[in-house]
Amino acid sequence: MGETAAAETGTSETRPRLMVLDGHSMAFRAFYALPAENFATDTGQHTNAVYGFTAMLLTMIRQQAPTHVAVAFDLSGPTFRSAEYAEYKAGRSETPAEFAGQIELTVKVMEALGIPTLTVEDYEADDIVATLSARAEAAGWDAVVVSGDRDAFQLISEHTTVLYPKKGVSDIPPMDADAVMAKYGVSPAQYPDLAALVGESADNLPGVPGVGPGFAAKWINAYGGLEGVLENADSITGKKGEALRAHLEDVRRNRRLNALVRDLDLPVDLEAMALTMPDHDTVSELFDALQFNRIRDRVFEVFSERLGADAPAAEVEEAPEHVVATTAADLGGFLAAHAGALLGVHVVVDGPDMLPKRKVPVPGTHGTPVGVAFAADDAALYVDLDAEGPDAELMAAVRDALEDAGTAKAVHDLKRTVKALAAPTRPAGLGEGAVIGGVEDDVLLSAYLIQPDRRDVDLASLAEAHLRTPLAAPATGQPASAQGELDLDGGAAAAERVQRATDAVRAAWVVRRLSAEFTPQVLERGAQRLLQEMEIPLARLLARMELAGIAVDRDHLEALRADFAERADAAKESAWASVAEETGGMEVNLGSPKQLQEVLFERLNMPRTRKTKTGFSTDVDSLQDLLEQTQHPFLENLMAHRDVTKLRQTVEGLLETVAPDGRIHTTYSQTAAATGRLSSLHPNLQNIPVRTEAGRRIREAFTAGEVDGTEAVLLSADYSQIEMRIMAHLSEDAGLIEAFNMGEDLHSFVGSQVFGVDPHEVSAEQRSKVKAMSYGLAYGLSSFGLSKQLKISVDEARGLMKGYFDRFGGVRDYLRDVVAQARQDGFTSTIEGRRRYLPDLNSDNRQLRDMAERAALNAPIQGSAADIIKRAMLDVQAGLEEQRLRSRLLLQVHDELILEVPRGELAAATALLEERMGRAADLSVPLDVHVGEGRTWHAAAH
DNA sequence: GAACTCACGTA
DNA sequence: CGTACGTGAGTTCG
Repeated sequence: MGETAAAETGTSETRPRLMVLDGHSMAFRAFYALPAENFATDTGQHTNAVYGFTAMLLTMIRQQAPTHVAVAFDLSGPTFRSAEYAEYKAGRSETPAEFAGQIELTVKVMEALGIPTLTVEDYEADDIVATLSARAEAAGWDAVVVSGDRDAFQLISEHTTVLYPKKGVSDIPPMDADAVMAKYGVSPAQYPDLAALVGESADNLPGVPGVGPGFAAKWINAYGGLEGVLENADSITGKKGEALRAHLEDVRRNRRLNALVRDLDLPVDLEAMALTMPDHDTVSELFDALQFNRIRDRVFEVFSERLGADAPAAEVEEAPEHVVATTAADLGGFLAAHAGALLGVHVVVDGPDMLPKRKVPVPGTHGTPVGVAFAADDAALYVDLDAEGPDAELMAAVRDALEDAGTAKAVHDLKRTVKALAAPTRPAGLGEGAVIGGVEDDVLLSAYLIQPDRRDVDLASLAEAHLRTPLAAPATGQPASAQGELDLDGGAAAAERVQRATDAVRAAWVVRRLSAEFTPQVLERGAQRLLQEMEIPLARLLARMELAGIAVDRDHLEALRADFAERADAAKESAWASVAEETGGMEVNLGSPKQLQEVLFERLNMPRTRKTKTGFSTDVDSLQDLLEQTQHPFLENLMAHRDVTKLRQTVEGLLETVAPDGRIHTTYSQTAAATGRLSSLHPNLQNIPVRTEAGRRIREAFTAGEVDGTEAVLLSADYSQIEMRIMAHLSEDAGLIEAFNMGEDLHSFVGSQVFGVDPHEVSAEQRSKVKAMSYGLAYGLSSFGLSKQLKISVDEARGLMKGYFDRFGGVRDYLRDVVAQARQDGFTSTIEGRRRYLPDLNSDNRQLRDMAERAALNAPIQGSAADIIKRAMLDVQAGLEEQRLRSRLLLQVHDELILEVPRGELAAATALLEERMGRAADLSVPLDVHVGEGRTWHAAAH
């Protein structure tokens, strides 16, 4: 067997947990993170530091869940440190004027929140923090120190974590012993030794010239600490040794000064720091004075969450102890011992990294598998895929275990896992890449089927919500230098590996627990078939589609960008020129609704449009109205600018996501849309323009690439009027069913019925009115909404709807019944039994109830269409495999599939699409499929 | 800096 | 006062 990992015994949540903040350093961080000019009261008092500190504190309370909180502040006078060393903290640039008074206000906020603040003469806030964390430890508590001063690292221990801001006050990751070791190469206890050698410019403590953290860490580890380094100063050769000998006294002084005082005589009791519910009036009064509005509610939210009786604190349950497999036999033994059991499997995927400054992944990266954890009921095993010199036999065994359909598995996010295992960056030992077989549950997908409108489906959120346990495993806390290693990088890396294994095992265990929790609910909702025969297989197919991506013509996109940019500039100049007189030549930002309102309604005195939350609307409908009323050329220029700017942004966004292989790899979200639809992101390829000529030019940039080295074409296959056909099927309306069976143009036929004329005599205007109404009905459109859209009177709209319902009474009955049924059941259902729960149908709030009613109308229709195309995708893929075609699915756009097809397979693929898409559902009307081919997406869809 | 609002592209 | 989404720019928070 392999090495047994020392499984850290988890801390029970019943331990009190003190959070203590260095108020001065954190307020200062907040001050620089937020622009002072945007935060001031009417009296001119700046509040950016106060606000930032308060917001940060609330976030930390929520995140760290302390039972007790205190904040320490510095006093302005001398300290024992400045007494010993007059230059201590000298040379600091003067505090900005905007900071004045903000510490005092922060103290007042703390008072209002009932959080004790502490100061001690002659000492600094850090010493108070150190004393309190030491006392907490002595009392058997956990401590969390929040400080912007690195000296706080010396306080880290098994029960004390330090939160040190990386950037601003929003990114404050916890630092434990491993993190300090990884970053500095020394243990937390030795961090002050290192700091003494390196010096701390912020405190005006010069270190040894030329000695940085790297050398300092090396010396400390070589001589067992600073004392050792100083004693052996004579044996250190070279310039750095010389420099060290010349600065021994400085180093000793630094070390004396950076040692935090842990035994201050503080006349306070830890118990007095217990979080209590703040007094509403006190907080309100102070926040009124500070003109803090939005954050006020958050105070009570966060405190209720922490103190609420109905929110029992999460318990840290233990994952079983695990072994780290080092041989194929380790893995084989584990699998044999748990044959037949459902295993939680977690493949640790590293990345993909995000593009700097942007929240999109680096194009063409799909994540790299670095480890695999298997968790059974009472045992677990981890395999490091990232180890140096991987055991070929072990890797083959991992691949076999993952593939083996006989090993029942539960995972979280199968698609991401499949992608990583197949991505080019996979470990070489996996060969062609591993497929993962025997997946009986993906808890991401089962959570979605159980509650499709839930927002957070990541593993940590699911663990928190359903198991009431955190995902993050307790830190292993064992110093990597335990064996006295000198290889710092190796030591830190080893510590990281141990942590990664522990985390992975816990994830696998959580997945298994979640699966046990969800499986009965999936059964109870009748969603098992959807899960196992639709969503899980679809995850595999989507993984392939994402890996494939779609080829784009970069030159074409570049040309479009240049063209659109030029036209945007021209439209901007014209717009400015057309209002130069009224604005005095001001360069209005046409993208700013606020500035537009100023121009339109103040300078040009145009009639006010629809109200929005912040003023008056400048959307295209409003601008169109204004144009009809005023004929002002500014409006035309503005709308032209809007159009072309939108196109330019779309093109620029696409260019940013082209991968090195010349293709765009979107990511589908299988759990984003509450109706069952997919969504597409990074980039969104489901909203590429198509309605305007200029927009269609963008679709010309999506091209057929090569399949296995042979030239291909794109096939586009779409359903015609799928939602109306579903409406016909669900409503069983004889007229509508007839309309589809007639083979006439749908909207002309419906128009002929509504207006009582022959289908061929239906005017274009009548047809478009009927078309708008038909689609609107599936969205819960009102006569008011219809009148707005068609620019007709409400009476006329009402008449249209009456005419429609007179002829298509089944539709009216269906729409009425579907809401009534949903109100009774609490959910709607699609043809495949996909449910959407709508508790708001019984809300007292009229607006919420109306919204839920419209959702209830739409969900069965939109959701059934989603069922049908998902079924079709799986059937098409199965057909491609049966016929051994090399054609491949690339994109899905709700009712359209895009495939890349070698020319020789054109006929076969076309026939396959028509056949499989056409019989993806058995409705009382036919499913009409239209297939087109072309070199580009635009051409194929025509 | 993060969170919100507005506007707008698709089915 | 029409469903379902994702993205980008501007603005606000106070």
